[in-house]
Amino acid sequence: MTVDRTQVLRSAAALLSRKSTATMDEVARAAGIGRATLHRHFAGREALVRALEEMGIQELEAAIDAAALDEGQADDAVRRLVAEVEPLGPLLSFLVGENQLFEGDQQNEGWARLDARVSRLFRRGQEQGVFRIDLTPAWLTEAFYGLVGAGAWAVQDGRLAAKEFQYMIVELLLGGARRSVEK
Amino acid sequence: MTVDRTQVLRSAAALLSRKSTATMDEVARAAGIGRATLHRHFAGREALVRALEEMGIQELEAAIDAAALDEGQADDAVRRLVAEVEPLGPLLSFLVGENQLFEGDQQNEGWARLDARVSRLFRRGQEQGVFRIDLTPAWLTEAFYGLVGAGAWAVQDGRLAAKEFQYMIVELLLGGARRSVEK
DNA sequence: CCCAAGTGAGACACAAATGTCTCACCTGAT
DNA sequence: ATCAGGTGAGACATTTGTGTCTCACTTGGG
Repeated sequence: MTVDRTQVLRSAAALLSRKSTATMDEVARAAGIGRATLHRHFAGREALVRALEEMGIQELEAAIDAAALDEGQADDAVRRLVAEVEPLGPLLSFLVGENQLFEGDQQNEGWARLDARVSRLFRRGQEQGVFRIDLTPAWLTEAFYGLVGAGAWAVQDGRLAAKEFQYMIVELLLGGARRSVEK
Repeated sequence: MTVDRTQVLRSAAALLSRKSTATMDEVARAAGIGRATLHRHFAGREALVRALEEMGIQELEAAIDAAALDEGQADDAVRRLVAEVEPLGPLLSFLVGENQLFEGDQQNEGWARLDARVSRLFRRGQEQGVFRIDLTPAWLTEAFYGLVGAGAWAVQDGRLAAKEFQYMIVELLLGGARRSVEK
């Protein structure tokens, strides 16, 4: 009976990531609830987006925690991170796309902290000699988000099997397309 | 005096890729023209987006032609493709993000053709033994778009120098982050 | 069985964006 | 200098989305 707030947010993210101009009514329909009910839980579109950001930050934070980025080989940590991040795919692909000038200091701070943690992982990998040093940690972080977003979309549109998500992303991110041998 | 249609479309793409809910008025301001003038050139928001898609398809087609994907080593062709595609970054990052259910058969067909050409390049690379065969051409194509989008975005926000765009994308796409040695 | 909480559907007023029009202005060509 | 084409600014009606409210219905607990 009672609406599952999290489930509403997830379906909203899935819809908005593909059609960011979707109406509140469309968001409600996509969640299988009425517009009035959607409004009871989120004061307006802005509040909805805020809630999505908040949830995204929290869940990504949790995923990063679970991945234990500071432990073991950096590449193994990346594998764990991608695995943990998979369920957040649609949400993250929406949030990265919705960069709209972060005026909110609060959210901005949250993202900065997450970026720093991911970035630190790549830097650690470089210091360990596991990752190349000609690709900056900042860029690897961007690329990580980009690939996760691309993967989430591809899964959503049926162009990629969900169970391949992790493998495809990790392998491309770590090893690249080239078959090779040596560099 | 006369408005440069292409320049308007480019600035619109740059704005809309970051704030997809931007008003027609905001789009006009971003292009440095009046709302009425914007309206004289594009009947409405839908027409504007259509025009963006059309331009994106045409320019990507041209970029693919210029890159001569069928010639030489597949990895060199990828390098050429990324180089040609660089100026289209913001436009492409908008278009991939605005996946909104392609009802238009016309546009859909255009994208399918482009996807096929890029995909064919990756398949050729696999057949040449240059690319890994465990990453599907379809996924490599998705990843290509994703990385170009991420790169365009990072450049736009000043997190990546424009002159590094090509190198960072190509190197990650082809070689991956791992420092490596052998696989 | 009854009640309370939560919900969907719809009505409604309000706010915002859109599409159209007019008019004064500027600019480049004649 | 004049003129025609194109433009920016603003006014305006229309459309669209938003936010609020009511009411009947369903569901789960007492």
